[in-house]
Amino acid sequence: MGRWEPDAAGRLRAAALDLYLEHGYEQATVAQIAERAGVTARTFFRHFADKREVLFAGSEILEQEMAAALAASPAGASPLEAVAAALDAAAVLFGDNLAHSRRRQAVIAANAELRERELIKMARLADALTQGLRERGSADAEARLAAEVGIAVFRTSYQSWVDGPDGGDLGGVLRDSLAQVRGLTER
Amino acid sequence: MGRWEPDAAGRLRAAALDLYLEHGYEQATVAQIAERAGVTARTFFRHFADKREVLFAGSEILEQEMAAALAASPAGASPLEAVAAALDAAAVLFGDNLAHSRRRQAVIAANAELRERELIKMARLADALTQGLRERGSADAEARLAAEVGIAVFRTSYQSWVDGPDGGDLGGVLRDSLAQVRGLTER
DNA sequence: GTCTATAGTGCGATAGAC
DNA sequence: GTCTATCGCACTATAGAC
Repeated sequence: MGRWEPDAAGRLRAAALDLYLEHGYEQATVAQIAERAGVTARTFFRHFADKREVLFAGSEILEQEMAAALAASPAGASPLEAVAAALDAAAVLFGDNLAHSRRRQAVIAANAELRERELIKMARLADALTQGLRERGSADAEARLAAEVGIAVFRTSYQSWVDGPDGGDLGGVLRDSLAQVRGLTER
Repeated sequence: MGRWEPDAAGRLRAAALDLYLEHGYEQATVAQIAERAGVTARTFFRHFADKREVLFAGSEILEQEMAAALAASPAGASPLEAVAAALDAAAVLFGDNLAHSRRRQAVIAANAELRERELIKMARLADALTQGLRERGSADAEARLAAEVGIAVFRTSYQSWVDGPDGGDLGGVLRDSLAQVRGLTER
């Protein structure tokens, strides 16, 4: 064991989420978060660019995993099938942590600044999927459309999952929503 | 004729767009915009909450028109058909002003702050459509999904239209994209 | 650290239209 | 007289230059 407890970033994420829920995002201070995590405020800023970022640290991984799953989908798969593979990867990534996702969404929903950050993150994700689809051979407009539809499905499914009952399965909700898009267009 | 030239807000919008294009959004000052429009900076802020908002003043009207078209769609229409009616209304609203839309998008694309504002406006629009679909009887998740898919179509179509050749028809691009969503799901 | 430019706010005054 | 759009000025806050 080292000189410090390991996983300072993880402890900071947990402490931040707790304090944002307890006192509200605006009220909680970085000093409080750092203290609860057993580090100094300086360490907080070595791990996260700002107070908001501590809630969005997983989003680069999500983006990478989804892009990788998209790239790994069979060459014969349609754009939307490739997007479906990316959504499955998202479900694997944090589909087993409903309680945590609920807490996180509660904090984000309560604050305009955080909602904006969430929108930016989603836009980035859409850009990454668009790029990935182009690299698999989709035309520009088709890639953009399939990616944006995929994000639409992700957004609504994630919301439904978080709002839904305990034990809900994110992967299942995602697949149902994707099927529902087909239903929407077929009526 | 009154004491002042009429339509100060319109002149401010035009002046702002010109100056944001000429000097960049950051560099252009409110004082310059106001001067070009023949008013004072104080008057700028009576019409627009901040420097960004002058580019987004039409979005409330867009939201209202789309919501109205959605509400006016036949009771027998499917959610996506109602969304299609809302998209048609959007095309009517600013589909005849490609040159202006191009200038506006060029400014927005060049600045992160403005891109964020655009995301927020789109999210609001999605909320308004979701609400409208619920009022016509859609279940919560279905309304959200149809609205988000509609916004995905709007986003991509608007981009294609702005990037496309002179004389492009926004309404046509929107209808094509909506049909393309069907194509995506049917493969 | 100081200085300057800018964003953005608050409020009273003014010149008309009604 | 009221209402509306504007001006004018004093103000705070902040970011950047120096």
